[in-house]
Amino acid sequence: MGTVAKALSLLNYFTADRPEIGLSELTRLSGMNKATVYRMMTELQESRFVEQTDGAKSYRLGTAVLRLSSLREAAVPLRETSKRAVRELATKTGETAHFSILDGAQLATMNYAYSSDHGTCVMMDDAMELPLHATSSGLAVLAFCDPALVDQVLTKKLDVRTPFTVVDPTRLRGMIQNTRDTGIAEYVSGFESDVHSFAAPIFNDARVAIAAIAVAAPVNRVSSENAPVFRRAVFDAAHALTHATGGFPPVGYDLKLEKALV
Amino acid sequence: MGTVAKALSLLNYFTADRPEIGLSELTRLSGMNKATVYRMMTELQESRFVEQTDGAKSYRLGTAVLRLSSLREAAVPLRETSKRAVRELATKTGETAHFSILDGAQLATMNYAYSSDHGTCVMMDDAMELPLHATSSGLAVLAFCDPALVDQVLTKKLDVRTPFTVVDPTRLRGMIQNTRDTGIAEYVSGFESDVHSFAAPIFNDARVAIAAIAVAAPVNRVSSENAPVFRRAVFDAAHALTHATGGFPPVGYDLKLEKALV
DNA sequence: TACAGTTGGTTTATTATACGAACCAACGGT
DNA sequence: ACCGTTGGTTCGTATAATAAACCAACTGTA
Repeated sequence: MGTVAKALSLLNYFTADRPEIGLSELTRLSGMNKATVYRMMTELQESRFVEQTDGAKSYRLGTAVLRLSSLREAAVPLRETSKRAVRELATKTGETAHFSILDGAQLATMNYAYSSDHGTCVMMDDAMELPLHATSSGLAVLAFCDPALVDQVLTKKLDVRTPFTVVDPTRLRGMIQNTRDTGIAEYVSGFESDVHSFAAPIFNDARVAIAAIAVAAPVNRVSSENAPVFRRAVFDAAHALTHATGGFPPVGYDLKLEKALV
Repeated sequence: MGTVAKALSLLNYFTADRPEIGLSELTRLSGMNKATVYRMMTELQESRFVEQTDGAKSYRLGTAVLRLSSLREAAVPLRETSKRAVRELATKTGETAHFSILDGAQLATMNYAYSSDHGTCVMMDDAMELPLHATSSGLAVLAFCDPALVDQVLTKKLDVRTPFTVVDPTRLRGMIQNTRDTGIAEYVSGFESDVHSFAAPIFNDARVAIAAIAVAAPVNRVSSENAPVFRRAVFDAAHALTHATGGFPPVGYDLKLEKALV
């Protein structure tokens, strides 16, 4: 790993829970030399990727990322388009909906929407990172992405989030194959307890999955009666998003789904 | 400039007009060695700051910037809050409104809104970069930011955008002082010909200007009659935004404005 | 067919630059 | 007065970035 990649990896320690990080803390987190971290953060600061909150000397993400993401959004619109789709999906299903994009070997939540139909609903965090092996969105992407990513994910040690998180590669491969067959992923309590989620993949112009849209409901609100409604709604949303962003599903995908969802 | 900053500076060559760049082109633009550019882009690709569009080998901004900007937005909300304010301002004034944030020695447009009240309106580009010396937004920020930034901007050679762009440091200092006195910036045809714009600064918690919200109208639609309406609308929007984002205006700022805008 | 000018990508010795241990000074608690 | 923090600095050393030159493939054109 070169200097640039190492410096950029420092940015990964910023999360929604830890939006500001001090020098010593960052040194500890990264395991690098303090002087090295300091030098890198200084450079990142010059480039405005981070900024120092005056008073406290801790770092937080800077303004450069805003400009770059605007540009990315101008080149590859996704955030805006998906936002509408997510809101519609939440309204239609009466449950929490969210959209996440593949970023390395994880999914980055881009946006989500709640419904006020019920007194309770599944809660989300801003910019949440979703593991591929523990979420329906993850299964949806794994089922239709580059096979190399599947191997990469399954050969690593997988985090256990709940007693129901599947970490056995063989079982996961089965679930991925099942998702590939049905076109829609489901996961019960894999990431958060008592949550049943449905997800479908969004494809790029090379017919590869790059993102997923999902609905998450409390387990006790999902029945054999309304599950088909959730599946249908998720599929329709994903289908519309794929087309709205200039992508194409794999050959036969839509047809198979249309038949299965009748 | 260290390696990291040099590598990150490559990202600045991506613009709304040039969303994808090939290796040779980027080498030419940056003036660096081709092998160096290649290695840096490879590292940026590893970190997912850029990605290669398959088929063509050209680079475009990657998914990492999306995740980081979501995090920044979670830590320092600005984009979402300002979007609403801009839309309201456009509706209220019947003219194009936009919000831009200070990024280095330039303003990065974060969002804008058109009004359909008239057959024509001032057009904006996504992620447009606005020079501080040629726009009302720039004057608004310069009038209430760190004085060091003013010096930095005024000592550089300033770009001429139109025959009306002011590049004389002395005259600019006068305009900045004038903005400081009135609290609201105005500029006629400094950036685009035949455009009259009004802008007011948004302050952070240290009472320093970090952004601006503005209205831009065709010169012939601005009269001594409606100009006060524009000023009032821009001030109200900026005031609301400053407070919505947890900032504070300089002591006496609001009072002075309230009096001037009666 | 040959040529000139592209493109993205690779190799090489050289040397500039990033590195890390150890060191400050300042602050906070006990 | 002490210990454990914090952010930041120093300096000799060795690693990692550098640039020129070189590929191979492709494009237009003559």
